[in-house]
Amino acid sequence: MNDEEALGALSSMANKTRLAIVKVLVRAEPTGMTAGQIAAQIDAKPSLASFHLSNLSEAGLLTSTKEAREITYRVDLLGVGALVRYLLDDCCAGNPTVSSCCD
Amino acid sequence: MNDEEALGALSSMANKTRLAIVKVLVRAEPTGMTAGQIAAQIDAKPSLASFHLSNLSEAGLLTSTKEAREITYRVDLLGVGALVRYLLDDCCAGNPTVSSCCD
DNA sequence: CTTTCATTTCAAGAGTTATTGAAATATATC
DNA sequence: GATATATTTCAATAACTCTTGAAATGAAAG
Repeated sequence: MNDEEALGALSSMANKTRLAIVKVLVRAEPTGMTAGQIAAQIDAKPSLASFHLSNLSEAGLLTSTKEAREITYRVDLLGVGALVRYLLDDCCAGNPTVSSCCD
Repeated sequence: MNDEEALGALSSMANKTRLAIVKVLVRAEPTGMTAGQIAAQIDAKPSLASFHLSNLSEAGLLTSTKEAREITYRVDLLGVGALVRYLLDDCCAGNPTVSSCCD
């Protein structure tokens, strides 16, 4: 993950609604949830949930699969991991004090 | 770190200029850099650097000490670590796939 | 083939954040 | 004290992001 991708992922997570979506989807692993279930769970209108789901997907933090008229979203666990790794390695140059948070 | 603090830290890092400041300061550890040095290094006007330095400080990502008319900024390594830990533990509930980025 | 359902797309407006240059503050030097 | 230096603060504006509701898309069910 390069700086630009990291900025995209950070910007995406830096929003209350989207952070809530990620949290909900992590806990819905490995099944995922449909757009409608997500919207209901975070108490957002469908169009707003859709806007935020697109944003997270573009940032590489979600994947989706379409089945008939439902779209199931899952968190991209490796995508989130890549962001964490970027913070540890690229941003913080492997600094041991920062990395000690992993212990 | 709670959700609100995490959102503050994520929002702060989710900006090109501020991410550049954090990267520069990590590499200037443990000495730190003055506001002017930081502004020069990231090629920003003093008032703009000051704006972003305040933002990072409020988000708990920097510390500063004033000596005469210079202000030296340092990255708050534990603050950044707390954000990483929030992502691993609170956001991602300790999910092993995400956490494997620490190995 | 019409209706219903799940979802997205779009346009408008509201709200927030970033950038600029000028002025203010505070300290050091002449 | 006057001047220079480091930095912040402020006000204006530009740029971007979020929210809303309405319309569009597309698939299933009657």
